[in-house]
Amino acid sequence: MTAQVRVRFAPSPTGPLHVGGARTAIFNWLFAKHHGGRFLIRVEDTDQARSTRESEEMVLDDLRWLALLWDEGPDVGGPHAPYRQSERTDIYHRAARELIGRDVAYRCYCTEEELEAKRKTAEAAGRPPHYDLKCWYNRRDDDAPHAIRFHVHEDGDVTINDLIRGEVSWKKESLGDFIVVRSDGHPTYNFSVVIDDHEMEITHVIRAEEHLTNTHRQVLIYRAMGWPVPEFAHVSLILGPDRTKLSKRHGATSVSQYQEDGFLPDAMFNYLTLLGWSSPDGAELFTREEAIAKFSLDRVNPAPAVFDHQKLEWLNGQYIHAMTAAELRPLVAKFFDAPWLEEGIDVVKTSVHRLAQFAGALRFVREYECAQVDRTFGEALASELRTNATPTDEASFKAMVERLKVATGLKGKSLFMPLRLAITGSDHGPELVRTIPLLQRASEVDPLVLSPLQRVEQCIR
RNA sequence: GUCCCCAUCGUCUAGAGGCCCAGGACACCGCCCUUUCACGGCGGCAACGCGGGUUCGAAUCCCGCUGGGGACGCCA
Repeated sequence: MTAQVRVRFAPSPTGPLHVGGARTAIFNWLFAKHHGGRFLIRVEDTDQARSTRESEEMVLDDLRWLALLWDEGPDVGGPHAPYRQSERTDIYHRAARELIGRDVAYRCYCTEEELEAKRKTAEAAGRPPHYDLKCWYNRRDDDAPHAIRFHVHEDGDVTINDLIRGEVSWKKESLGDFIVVRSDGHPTYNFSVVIDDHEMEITHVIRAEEHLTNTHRQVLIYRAMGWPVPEFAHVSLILGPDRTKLSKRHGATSVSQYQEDGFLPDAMFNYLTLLGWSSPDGAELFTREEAIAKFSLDRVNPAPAVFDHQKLEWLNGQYIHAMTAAELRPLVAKFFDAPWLEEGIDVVKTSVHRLAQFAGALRFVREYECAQVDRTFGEALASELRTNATPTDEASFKAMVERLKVATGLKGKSLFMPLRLAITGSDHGPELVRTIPLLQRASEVDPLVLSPLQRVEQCIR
């Protein structure tokens, strides 16, 4: 019997959730769901200076928006609570003491200024900027301010079998002794991550590639503690159009920004899943259930991927077009609202890629500016609309067109264009057979909307 | 600089030695549908970074180069 899969997403609460982090969370979530395992959230807030509770809330909200719900986490608790590293200091201290007891870690009394100076001279001399081991050779144990360092014995190498990249190894001599507990008592990332992943029984560490070169330090800690090493899977980075790590200067990078721009969580989920992973059947549009069923780490591409905003828009459009106006209405209402919204959505939705674009696509309903229309035509149209009711369905629209043909002697484009111009003020837009009924009904429930007849009258005045 | 990762159309990718003079998707360009726009349909443009091997045969395996990225912190 194989152990239950347990994976975690471990954000550091220093700002809103980034799309790269979102994708890492998605891969973890998908992996857990596929294997019937558990997905947990652990907040890595050991950096007191940069972590805030507000950021944590933002990240959690973004995760909820994407419907990436967790089984264990800081808010819901779980068998390994607490799930916030700042609340787990005792655990790290206990582990650090154990390491010191085994003589693989030691107290380091060097000051930051001192270390900075050493780094500079080492660099100038062309030597690697490793710690000079001063406190290792002069081990002491007193209460003067100190950090705790892990000692790397310079022999052998470290090899992992990454689930995405295969075998990766490092020579131990390539790294120096590193800090495990800061002088302020807080653990560093490389330490807390190991302690927690072990304590929380994480079976697969799926995280961004930027952590790949940290892994050898972590493996050394696992070994020193005598703990089993979990499986690792390092997912490539998401790049901007200039092929450097995606960042603020490339535009929107936070999930919340995409939400504000009118992207749907399902579309976002679908797009991000596709960025670096491909479905075995080649499908590009899929539901979460389908993704869960087909997901596997061996189809994750090790090469970095450029974030393609246009494809995201296209995909979002696909999701919008597939939804009914009734489903869309509450979502669109957050950006733009009107009593006739649902019908309006139905009329223009194929021209929209983002929810926020509905406002622009429906602007013509409330805003009317008279275009150049032939006076004779305008009067014929006005009289038609006055004597017969304004069409409110396809049949009456067709009947109106027939009468207009007779009255004006026009047909085809030369009839439809002036008609469109007179009623919408624009030479393009959704089909008139839908637009005219929409305008008529909207004018009956919304004082801001002029009816087709009012428009024509205004135009020939 | 050192270490590590990566390398197929502009972009996301398929491809696990012959099925590939390389397939799909986005974007772009045509045509069709449409009495406008959009949607949709059809078609087109467009890639295996370079050099060596291995092999009867390489996009696929190996080596080197080049290029890109990441990490080298008492950040994560």
